Formats: sequence, structure tokens, C-alpha cells
Amino acid sequence: MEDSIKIISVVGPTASGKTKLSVELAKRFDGEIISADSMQIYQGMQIATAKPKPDEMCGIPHHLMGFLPVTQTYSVAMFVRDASACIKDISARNKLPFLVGGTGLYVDSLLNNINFSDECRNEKISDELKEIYKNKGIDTLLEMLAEFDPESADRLREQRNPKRIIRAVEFYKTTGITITEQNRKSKLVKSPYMPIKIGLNCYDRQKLYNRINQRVDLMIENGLLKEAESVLCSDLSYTSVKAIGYKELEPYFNGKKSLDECIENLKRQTRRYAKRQLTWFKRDAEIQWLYIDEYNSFSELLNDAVSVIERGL
RNA sequence: GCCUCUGUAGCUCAGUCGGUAGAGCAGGGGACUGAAAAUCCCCGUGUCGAUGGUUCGAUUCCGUCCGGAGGCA
Repeated sequence: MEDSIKIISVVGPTASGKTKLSVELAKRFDGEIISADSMQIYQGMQIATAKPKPDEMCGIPHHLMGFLPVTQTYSVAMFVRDASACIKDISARNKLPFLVGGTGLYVDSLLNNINFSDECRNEKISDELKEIYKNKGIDTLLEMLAEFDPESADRLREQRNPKRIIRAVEFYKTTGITITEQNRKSKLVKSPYMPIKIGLNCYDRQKLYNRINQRVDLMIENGLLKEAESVLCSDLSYTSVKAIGYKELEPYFNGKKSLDECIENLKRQTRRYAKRQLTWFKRDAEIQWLYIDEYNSFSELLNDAVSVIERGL
């Protein structure tokens, strides 16, 4: 516990104001920001990912943001590796690391020090399993899994989520150990971090949705269409294609749907995303929630966030 | 003014040969260990436009009225 590393995490759904809050907090506490966002990592995805502009960063260093070409894939494992290195570096310079972002899996994997073993992806096997899924269905995959890992087969049977089942089989076929065993092993090393977790939320869901809708309109005003045109014609990796904000506009560029329809869909996808983010973060009892619609001004919100941190430090 | 069609969930619409109703979308809840802005699971009561009549019983049939759409003069 003596040498555990203090780290502030700021999480919450998209459009809840994480960026602004974290920059102000970093100013007060002499911090640097590490983005925990699976899409802000990419170059050229500025507007759709709501990446802060240089003037919004107010001189606070932002790490893991816009460093990867959209042709490259990325993963939690790489994030944990990269973010750990950032934290080490920031702490060594006696600055306070702020982990800020909406990708719950990234945040939790890092803070819980999940250990991802090397050499465990095998796209060839994964593709073969996808074929089996397509041709023979999900039950065949579940039977395969049950042969060597009945525990995870039982766990995965109910939801019938093909992606997870394929991954579980792929993992075993690649490494010779079951995903159940790997998950157990991944948690053996105690986390070196002592996080203070701040979550942003909105009592009134509709208000959050209004913010999302408005922000999408603003993105369009700020040139999202132009950005989308250039992003859509690049050779996107299978991680970067998933970004919300470009694929939703494709039917407009193809002339298949009107711009308004596409924008409505983009808003809806973003709202759903926000809801999923909240579902993820809500189960973490350590998060201290601040409700943005409870404050009359940003400075009141900031003050509360500051005192949450002061109490924890 | 006359004729026809139409009024059912927040929206678009099914349906009930008379026994008070169900899909899609929207929305809500949940799961989550290498693609996570991903992937997946669960959730449908609403004066069936209003009002009279027929009937044991009407959202359903009939009359009238009020919305909406179209057609004819």
C-alpha cells in the first residue's frame, strides 16, 4: 500500500462533460491526462470523437490521444500496456495522473491491473470459428466450448452471444488454457493503483439526451461531414470502423438516405451508447457520482469534484 | 355541400367473424477480460377519437358528432 500510485479517474457517458472537468481538475492538482477512449486514440477522428482542441486542453498534456493511424487495430491489452507506461512516466515526474474517458473496459482493466497474456489472438482460428457459427449455428460452438470449458459454456449459454463464445473457443485453441483459467490468472497481481473515481451522470436522462442531440448538431456545424468523407475513404481497421459518427453518415453519401435521417440515426446510436456506458459504470460502487443537472454552474460542480479528490488524497 | 377512406402504445401501423388488444421503431433495465463507440440478453395497459343505440357484453356492429386525408361538383 505504501508505494501505491494515486490516480484520479473521471468517467461517465458521452457528452457528460468529462473533458472540461478533467482539464480544470488537472490544472488545480498539477496533473496530466490519459485518455481512456477507444476512438480518441485515432488520428483524423477529431470532431466525431469530441477530441478536445488545443485551446480546450489549456496546456495540460493529454496522452494516448490521436496517436494511431485509422488503419491500425487496437485493444484493451494494448491500452493497459500503454496507459501503464504513461502512468509510470507521469508519476516519475511527480505529476498526478488523471484517467479520463468513457471506455469502461479500458478504465477497469487498467485500474484492476488485469494481466493480459501475450500471444493469445489467432485470427485464423477466429475466422474458422466464425464460419462454423455461420454454417452450423451457435449451439455447435457451445458444444465445442463445453468439451473443455464447461464453466464458461454455462455462463455464455444464456445470452448466446456469438462473439464471446467464439473468443472463448479461440482462446483455448490458441493457448491451450481455458478462458476461465485465464480470467482467474489475470487477476492475481494486485493493482498498484489507488484510484479516486469520479463519475458524471444526469438525474434526468432526457437532459443528457438533449445534450447529446445538441452536440451532434454542433458537430455537423463544425464540419463533421467533411471529416466523415475523408475518414470513410480511408482503409479503416476493424476497430476504427466501429466509431460512431462516420458509418451513420455513409447512406447520405451514397444517396440512400437523406442527411436528416442519417443525423437522427447518429443521435440515436449515440444515445444508446451513452446508456450502455452508464450500465457499465453504475455497477462500480467505488465511483463517486456527481450529477450535472444538480448544479447551477460549472464552478459548483468543479468545487465538489475538487473536494472529492482532496478527501481521497 | 356530397362521396370515399381514416382516427388503437411516445411514433408508424396490425388486429379483435362482438368476450377490453399486439408488432416494428422510440424508450427502459441488465451482462460484459484481447473488436468494447463492440457484442449480446430481458421488458409492451393503452380513456382502442367522443357520444348515444343494439347486446348479457362494444374497441369491434349501427347512428350522430369532432379530428385528419383524398375525390366530385
